[in-house]
Amino acid sequence: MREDLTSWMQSTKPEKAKPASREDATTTSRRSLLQTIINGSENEPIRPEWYPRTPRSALPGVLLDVEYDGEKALAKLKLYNPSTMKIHEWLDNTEHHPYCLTDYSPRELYELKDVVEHKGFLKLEETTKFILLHDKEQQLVSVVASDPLAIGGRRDSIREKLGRKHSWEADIRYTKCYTMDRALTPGLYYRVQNGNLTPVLQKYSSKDAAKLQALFKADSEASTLIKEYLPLFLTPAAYLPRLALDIEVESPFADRIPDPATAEYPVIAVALHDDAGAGLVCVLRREIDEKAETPQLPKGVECKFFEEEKQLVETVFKVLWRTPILVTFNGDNFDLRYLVNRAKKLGIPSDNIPIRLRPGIGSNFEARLKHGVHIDLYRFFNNRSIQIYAFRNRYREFRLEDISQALLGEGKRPLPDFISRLPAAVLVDYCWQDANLTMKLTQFDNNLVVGLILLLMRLSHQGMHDLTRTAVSNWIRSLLYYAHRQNNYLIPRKEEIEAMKGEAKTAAVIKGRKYLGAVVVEPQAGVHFDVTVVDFASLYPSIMKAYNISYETVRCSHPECKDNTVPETPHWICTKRKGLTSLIIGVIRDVRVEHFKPRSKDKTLSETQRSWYSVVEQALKVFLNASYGVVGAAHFPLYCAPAAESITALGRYAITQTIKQAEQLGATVLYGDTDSLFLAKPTKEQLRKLIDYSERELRVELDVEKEYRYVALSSRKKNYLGVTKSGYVDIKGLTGKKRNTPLFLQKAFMQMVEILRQVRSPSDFVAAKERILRLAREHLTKLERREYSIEDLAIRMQLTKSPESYVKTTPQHVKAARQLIEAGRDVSAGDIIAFVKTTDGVKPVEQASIQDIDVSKYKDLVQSTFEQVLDALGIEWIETIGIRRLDTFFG
DNA sequence: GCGGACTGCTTACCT
DNA sequence: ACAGGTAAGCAGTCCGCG
Repeated sequence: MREDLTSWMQSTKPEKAKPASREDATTTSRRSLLQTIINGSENEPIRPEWYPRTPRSALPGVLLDVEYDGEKALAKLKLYNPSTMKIHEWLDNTEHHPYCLTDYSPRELYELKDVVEHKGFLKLEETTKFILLHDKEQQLVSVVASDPLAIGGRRDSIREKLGRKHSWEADIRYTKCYTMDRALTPGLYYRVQNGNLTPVLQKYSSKDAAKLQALFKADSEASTLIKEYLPLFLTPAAYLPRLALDIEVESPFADRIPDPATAEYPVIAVALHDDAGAGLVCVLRREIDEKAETPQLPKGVECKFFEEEKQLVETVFKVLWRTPILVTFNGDNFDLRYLVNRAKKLGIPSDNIPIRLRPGIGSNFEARLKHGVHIDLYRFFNNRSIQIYAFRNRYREFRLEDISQALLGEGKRPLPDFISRLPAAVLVDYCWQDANLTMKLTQFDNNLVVGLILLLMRLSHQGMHDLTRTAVSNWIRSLLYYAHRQNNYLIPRKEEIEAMKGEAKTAAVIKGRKYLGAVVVEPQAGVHFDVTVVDFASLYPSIMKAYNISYETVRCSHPECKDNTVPETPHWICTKRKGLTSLIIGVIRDVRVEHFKPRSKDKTLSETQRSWYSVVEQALKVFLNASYGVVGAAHFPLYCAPAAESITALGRYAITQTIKQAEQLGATVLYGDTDSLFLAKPTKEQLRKLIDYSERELRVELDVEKEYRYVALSSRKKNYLGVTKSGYVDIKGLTGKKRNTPLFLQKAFMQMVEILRQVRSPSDFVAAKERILRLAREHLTKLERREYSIEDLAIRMQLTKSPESYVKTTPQHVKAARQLIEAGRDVSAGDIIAFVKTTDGVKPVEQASIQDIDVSKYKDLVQSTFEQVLDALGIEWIETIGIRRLDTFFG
């Protein structure tokens, strides 16, 4: 007899009568995915073979993912129809096969028995490609095979038989190859009609389209490109119903997370929560729940007790087989991995498990939903480009707690006890809370995260699974490869670019770096009132665009281009052909700067409109900011050091020329870094002339970025404090703001900042200085009296590698980490170690008491932190100390 | 045997 | 697995010194 989801949902119905216990219950009028899954399963067989089925309907769906079906040896697409809330799978029917290209002629190839008699070999096809590096066409042969492993990935693959020097495009994953050849754009709509896949163009704003096309009407190549990009930028993001999951596992150890590889301990709770506010928490009944209190959950969130763990897991799996988009926080390496391994232990056959695990890089795993798509938010938020450019570094650590606190302004309620000892009522709440926060991270700011993911998928032509798990270099590679294929350009091998273009020719300032970077102007230490900051809008992408920088255009093969030199380098740039990277980055730059960025701030537009412009603008920013970096990254497949150093050389040229011009105009430059200049009380006229000059002579756009009431420049570069005319304080580089500074000192520093924020005129400084000195003395006294808690004194430093691999030196946080290991704690790379300085070396906070503290070390820390600001204000630290000493002397 | 000058390592920041 | 430049603190080494 089969158990039916509906019947057990109904068995918990009475609890629904209870009033909502919490005000943050996110019940909306949106149709619940979870309810649909549960109700829909009524007439469906529970067995997983229910999926996949061929869609007969012509309903359009969002292309979420492109996969490879190993059994059928075909590309498989996952389309999501948001209104039916179902995934439709589609298998390729176009006879597309894996292939690679070679410069051997067909005749030569027939001599190569290893190739033509390879068991995966299918056929040869002659083709012509354009070679950007040589600026000419070339005849090539496409060697077609039955499966991807026949091309590459085995020792006897065709790629190896041809030899690396005679094969091209042989290490592109088949799913990517398929995506490019079919010109698929994940994130856009497709329909299956008569068994065939066709794109479905959605309506988008014709006004936006016209404006964007007008931007490039003078440039035919850019005009062609923008036409192709319009649907990517303008198609509104689909609303994607989704489900969040979190699990809790029993463990006999309070301070050790159960190992998902062995999955030794029972899964005691699983929370599922959808975007419409419906939730279900499955709990295992344990001994401690004898006199069970009923868990208090918000309206729409149900709770079901299970007597058997296996039943619990099977129930969750029933839901997961029908889940189109699953969201977890660290599901790849914990929740889903644990569930799979635990399920095997419980005797659930592999075919009934809706999750497929794949080993990733290092000891990492990737968890795919066999039928839907799984987003692991931990991995997405860990992406440095997302952290820095999309979220402007608002979160600096990667726990669910830190990220929710930073982005939602909401954290978890603290755990009253260790998981295994929690009564069901508390456990259920805790588990649900994590699922709820995970869901909320995809919902805030008008579903910003989902919008970003969809936009990034479209731009990079990658499916949701890979997009959310790979770094920006991978996205850019994918974008550029796609452009090569669309234009019939052969994708060069990395070694070909390096052999033709050579290495970097400039010397970096920092030992171990490859080439010279940006200019940082020596700051004029002191307080300066009425400072205007000007900066170049997207300097490096602008340079790539304006100066035609691309791997094929730098040091091109035409002798007549050699006069078009790059200052301070021996390089020259092509004058005959527009570079591909230059074209693409240029268009993306213009689209962002001229269209999406201004509209994202346009108060005459509705909030919904603005938020969409803002999503696009942020996605474009991510690509732009990394576009120069990848060119200079040795592991990037289109790496080109001469191109990268040409970009920085032209950047230095732009800023130094602008400084010269500013001085000629009679303006004083107080400071500058890479693409910005701090000007002392510039006149409107001076600014206008400077901006005109940059535009005219340097071909880069200079803008007024900020107006400070005053700036306190320390004598150190990359260290300053500025108060804008609107009273907002910018703090850059100062120790007080660093995340490894003890909390007490961060707080003290913020008090100082508050004093400085209120300064409006030079005369206000007299009183401010006095207040700051008093503040500093106050904290020194509190230190002496040991009035801070150990947590407030903790220095929190990241372990960037595993504790054993520090062999050259043993930094303090590593010493503390080793003490933790000694005490049986599990410590690994990426962890943040909290330690205090004691009179006897360092100690982890967990092991230290306030009496151990080395007060003088902390006083030094206070001194250096305050000094960074005080020296800008012209105050000697001795004054501070001196007065304190007099105080104690007389007092 | 010890302190100062120095270099190198590590982390966190800026653009 | 985007780049280079800067600051800070500490670890480790070398040198000089009746």
